[in-house]
Amino acid sequence: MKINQDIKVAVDAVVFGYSENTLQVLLIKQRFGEAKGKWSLPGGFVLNDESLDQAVKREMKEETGLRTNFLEQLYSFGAVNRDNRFRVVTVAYLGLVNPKNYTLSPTTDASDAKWFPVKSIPRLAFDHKKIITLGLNRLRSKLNYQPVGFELLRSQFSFSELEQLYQTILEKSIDRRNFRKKILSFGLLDDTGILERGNSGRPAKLYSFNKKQYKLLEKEGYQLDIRFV
Amino acid sequence: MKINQDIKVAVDAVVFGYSENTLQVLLIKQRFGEAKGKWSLPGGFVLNDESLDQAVKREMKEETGLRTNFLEQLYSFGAVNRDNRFRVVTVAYLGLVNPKNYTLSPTTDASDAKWFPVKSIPRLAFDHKKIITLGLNRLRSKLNYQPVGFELLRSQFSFSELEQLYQTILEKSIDRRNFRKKILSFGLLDDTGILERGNSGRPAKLYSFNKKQYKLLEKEGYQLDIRFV
DNA sequence: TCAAAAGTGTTGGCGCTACACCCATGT
DNA sequence: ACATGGGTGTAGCGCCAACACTTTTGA
Repeated sequence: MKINQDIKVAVDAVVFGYSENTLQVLLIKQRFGEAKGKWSLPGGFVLNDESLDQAVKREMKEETGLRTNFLEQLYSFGAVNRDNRFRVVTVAYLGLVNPKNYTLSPTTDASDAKWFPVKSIPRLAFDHKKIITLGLNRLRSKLNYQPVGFELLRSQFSFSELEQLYQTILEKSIDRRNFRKKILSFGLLDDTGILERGNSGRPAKLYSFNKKQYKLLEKEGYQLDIRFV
Repeated sequence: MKINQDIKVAVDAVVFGYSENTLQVLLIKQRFGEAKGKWSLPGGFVLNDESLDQAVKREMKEETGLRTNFLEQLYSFGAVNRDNRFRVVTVAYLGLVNPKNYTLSPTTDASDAKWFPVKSIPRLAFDHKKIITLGLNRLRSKLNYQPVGFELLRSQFSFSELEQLYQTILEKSIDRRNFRKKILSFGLLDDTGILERGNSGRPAKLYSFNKKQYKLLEKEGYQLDIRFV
């Protein structure tokens, strides 16, 4: 049976990072191709002998120099005219990362790689804007049923930082007392006993995620069910 | 830029149906190719000028004769050795349908199409077993946060049928009184005023889904949060 | 001593679980 | 009249939203 199909398979990654109280997306500037000079999501064509997962990781590494711990499939896009050179089906991934853990170092196809606040994303190549929107929605939902902070925060963090993270992503205000109670009730956090001095105001206790419980809840899910004020 | 990629793109559909108090999956028997004579999911290669969504619908129609109202993307599978003729990336879909609304009529590539209880699925081609498992998990989760019954039940149904549906899919027992209260509290059902006579026992009131509320809740989601007995 | 941010407790009400008996029909 | 399945009510309890002041530090 001869299959006369002429479709290319690509992967793209929507990688969110959180720094300076802002949610950011990682974009690269295309060095080649139709979208040359335009900003777009990191990603590229899948090689014949690598899986989809391997392909995203490789492309991320090549184009931005970073490697995320959290990376899961988001959605596949296959409209006929996504790319007007030829037909491309892309499998989009969602990644989360703490930008401070990496220095961006674009190599191969990308002439530049940069974090952009989600509030000010430039015009993007292809349908990448749509992909980011979907990724953002997914991230927002995830906050409600899975622990997510681990990938976005530094390894030790104050409760205020966690709270800020949620408020920033969800664009809502949270009651500090109730939020704290809920999070603590999941046994997700370990008190490190360390106080962070140096800022103004009362020093904050630093917490870390309890890895075991985190993994468990990641698998089982929970209902955070935050009520906003 | 020349891309030396040799990967085919396919779509596959995990279609669940519910009849005789049993959850069923739709399978076809391959007429051609490596998997000839084996049972597998309906699906096939995407044409150059059709979107992924169009492709699944077309393949379903061709191979089984049916058309589902509910059909959403499930996951994409791209392991290197899924198919040992050549590399195939498949975008899997999840479909729901009431088997009684359709007569199966395989045409083109399929020599047969048949419903199988999920409890007794034969050996399948490729990684299709894995895809079904994922689909089943997704269906189970969906029951908890989205109205789903509409596609699986006849247009008018008794409360017991709805309850049975949930119990069958989740493989759990539910308290009838509390279940009824929860479902009713969403305003999802309209009492048709019709009683179904003819069976033994007291006749059952028939309900239908309130389409407007159904659509709304499908979009917004809810927390059903069933407690089992 | 003031400004800034972190930390903390209680109450009232609502919602949910748990639970078992009566009802309408066919035979 | 009995078998079969359908339909219904409530009380008590646990949980959670709502809510504002105190503590610790640096300057």
